[in-house]
Amino acid sequence: MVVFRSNFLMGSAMSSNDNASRIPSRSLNVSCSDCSLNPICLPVAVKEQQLDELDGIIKRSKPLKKGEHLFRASDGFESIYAVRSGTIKTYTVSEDGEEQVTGFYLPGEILGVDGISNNIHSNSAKALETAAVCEIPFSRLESLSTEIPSLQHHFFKLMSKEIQSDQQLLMLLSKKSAEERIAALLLSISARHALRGLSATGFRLPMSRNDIGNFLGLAVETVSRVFTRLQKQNVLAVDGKEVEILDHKLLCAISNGNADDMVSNSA
Amino acid sequence: MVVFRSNFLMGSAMSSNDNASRIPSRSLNVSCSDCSLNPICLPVAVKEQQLDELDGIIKRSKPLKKGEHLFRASDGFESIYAVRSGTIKTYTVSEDGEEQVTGFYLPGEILGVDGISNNIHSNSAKALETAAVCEIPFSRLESLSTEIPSLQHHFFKLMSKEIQSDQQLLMLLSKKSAEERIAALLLSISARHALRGLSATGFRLPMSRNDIGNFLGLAVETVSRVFTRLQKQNVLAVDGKEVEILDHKLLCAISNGNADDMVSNSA
DNA sequence: GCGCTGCGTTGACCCATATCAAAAACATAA
DNA sequence: TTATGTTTTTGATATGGGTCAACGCAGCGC
Repeated sequence: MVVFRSNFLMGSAMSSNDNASRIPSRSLNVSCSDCSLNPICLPVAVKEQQLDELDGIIKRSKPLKKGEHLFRASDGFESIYAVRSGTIKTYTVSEDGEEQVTGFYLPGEILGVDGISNNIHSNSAKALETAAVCEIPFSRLESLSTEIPSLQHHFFKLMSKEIQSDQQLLMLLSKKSAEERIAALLLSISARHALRGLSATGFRLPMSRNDIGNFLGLAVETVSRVFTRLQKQNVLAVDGKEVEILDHKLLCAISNGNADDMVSNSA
Repeated sequence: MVVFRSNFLMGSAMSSNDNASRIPSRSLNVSCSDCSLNPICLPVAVKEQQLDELDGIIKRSKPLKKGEHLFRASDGFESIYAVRSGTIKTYTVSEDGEEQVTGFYLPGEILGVDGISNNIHSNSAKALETAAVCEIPFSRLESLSTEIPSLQHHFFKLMSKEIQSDQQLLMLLSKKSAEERIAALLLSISARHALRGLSATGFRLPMSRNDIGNFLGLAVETVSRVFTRLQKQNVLAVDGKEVEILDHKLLCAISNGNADDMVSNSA
């Protein structure tokens, strides 16, 4: 049995025990020190007394409405973003117009680093629901990083993590069955919820079946069929976007391709 | 018609117009300033007078023989590596033991950044042929980066590029046919050869059909069949690992899924 | 209320690619 | 050189998941 790494399959994740939704009242909160996400977001990388410097370069903008873009592929790259609330999906578009969802970003996760290499975003980023983000101008972050080595280190780690999770996804896409892919995605989301102190067993999927299918390289119909199959096996209870994991152990087994365990859910 | 980005599909690439094979005599050359790869390797990021500092932390070790590992997944992470000659493949192994090739690294390209996030390599790296590398202890590189902002910037770019190419590969694996995948890989290798001042049309594939299939999410048999099909269409001439691209334009069309162009190779 | 629109589900059918099997080509060693 | 193992190719067959089509259902504007 395998426990998933924090951000398996994902954009960049850090660890949390709170969620922005607990402070819905002030949508434009004033500083990192106030932010309930600070134990998992950039502030983890800097000492108390340096927090102000980091704080000083961060812009907190108005929330995005569902469907709005944070940036688009081919936009100039200026900033990276930390999700404060809601969920953002990123995707690329190939020459022939096909979309590929590359990640789903939950509160506390950082997106936008794809643009660093040639100063142009290669992904688009779109809000799956009302979402708030903190904008961090990259050039200022870079200069701050030369002053604060731990911040530099944190960034290297962050990007390395992004690479790892893309590679996990590669494995999924090239080697795993539809069931395995979906099981893995659900476990990833579950684990990331747990990190934020939210329920690991019951949650709402912020993305459509279409997005799930696209991300996992499956047709919508297949996604749908797998969900119903997993329900019949009593692994999940699904009601629209609402999901409850009934048999976590079995779900792990399925995601690892241990079809054996699927009959006798012992162990 | 689309021209591929430098390191499309790949590990980390930089630009070159020379190749280590031109200096086969001194296998353990002494400094970056001497190295024929310096216009594409790390030295691009530092000024002349700072080159010594970079040079000072780089270890040049004995060549790897074909099949030898540079590092293995779960090894502690100490260093990143620049390929000096030969080709290195990286791969991960899933819980259930399946291998997934994650990249092929040519001279001038940097590998090993996967280990940064948790100080443990998540990939293994193995020489596909006799290969030489420069080892760069990461912690020393990090401190040097705080002193040389352009080096820090270079590294951010490098990792961002790695993310981009993993994402290109994601698109390939989840959306493209066997033909498209193989066409894309060949074009990637061709472009990277060109960057090094080598022939873009004729080259030797350093990896086995198995590695190609694994990397692209295809069965070996499929890889083989596609090669023969492309030969019959006079797009390629293949002789074992030796490949010649006969119709670059058509190959581009195929890789973009423009089946139209496959009949009339006009345009 | 009604119809419209978009998303999700289900069924029937089909195809690209996997899998299995065997031969052929090539490499390595004695 | 022959013997032995490995890689590649080719053919025959099977299958997972894609595609197409139809329907259900929820939300929304009128």
